[in-house]
Amino acid sequence: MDVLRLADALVRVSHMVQHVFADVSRDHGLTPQQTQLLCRLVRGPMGMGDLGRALHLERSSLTGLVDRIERRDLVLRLADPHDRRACRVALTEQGAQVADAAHGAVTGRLDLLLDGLDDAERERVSSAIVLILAGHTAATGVRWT
Amino acid sequence: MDVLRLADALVRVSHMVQHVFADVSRDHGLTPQQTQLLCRLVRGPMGMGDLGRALHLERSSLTGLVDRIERRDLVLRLADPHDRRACRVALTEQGAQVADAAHGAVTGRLDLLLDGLDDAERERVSSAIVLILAGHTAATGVRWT
DNA sequence: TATTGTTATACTCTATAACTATA
DNA sequence: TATAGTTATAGAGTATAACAATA
Repeated sequence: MDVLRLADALVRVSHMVQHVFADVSRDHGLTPQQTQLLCRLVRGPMGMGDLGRALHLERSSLTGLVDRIERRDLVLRLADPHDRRACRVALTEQGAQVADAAHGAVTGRLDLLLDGLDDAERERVSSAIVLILAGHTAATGVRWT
Repeated sequence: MDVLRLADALVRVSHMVQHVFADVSRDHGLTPQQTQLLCRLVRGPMGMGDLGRALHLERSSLTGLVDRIERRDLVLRLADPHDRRACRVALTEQGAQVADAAHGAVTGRLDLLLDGLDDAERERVSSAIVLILAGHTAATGVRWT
């Protein structure tokens, strides 16, 4: 039971994080997909293409997702000055607040589960995960930052 | 960039695992939710209540999920001998094969990303994750095994 | 009365294919 | 011709509320 292949451990912790994510999203009146979208935009506006790659969605799926959340005034589509076909999706002020609150709630809940780890251990696990994510970026081109 | 709160690292690795999970599911003609359902049943049949708690789903949502995958002969509902209201969901032989193949593909792909970690490091990270999951189980009662 | 599971309904999420407008 | 994004459509996933049957 304590002997667990790392790949299996990653799958299980991922499902657990999904559950936390779903609970927090619901608390904030969002679907998990909407929360993910908002959190991706915290760093700044993104085009639909990049956003779709980041969220692993077909463009048409993303159109609908953005439509629904734009109707709620959490994001808006800006014209791209360099390409009149394209648009850039940006958080509204309210969207930024919601994104920040949801992100804080997720990490807050996860922190509660990290009681059993000391600082050195956290740093070690965190570093290992950064390595794993770097491998994924190298393989797929999708950045996790 | 290398300094990342562990909670954030967990969220990011979780999204990465979801993408792998989605790709593998598609390769096997399944949705991610169906794959998760099948993999949960590998240990043996489960009642709808337990299954719903494990997958974090309302009972009515689970009814539909099981309906659709039962139509494809990957699971079936068995009568519960001790409670005539209840049923137990079990993998068919074909369902067990699909579950096994999908699980192997997911862990196989993840293993490719773990090249940069030596055995000791893997063991350390795996143990830390087991601790985290144990905390989640203590808080919610949902087992991850 | 409480619990197990289903049904009815209304959304959201997602992909495929066809389309428009711009590059 | 190729690319960015949308529309149309169909199916899957999800929750809430109301229900049936059994405990």
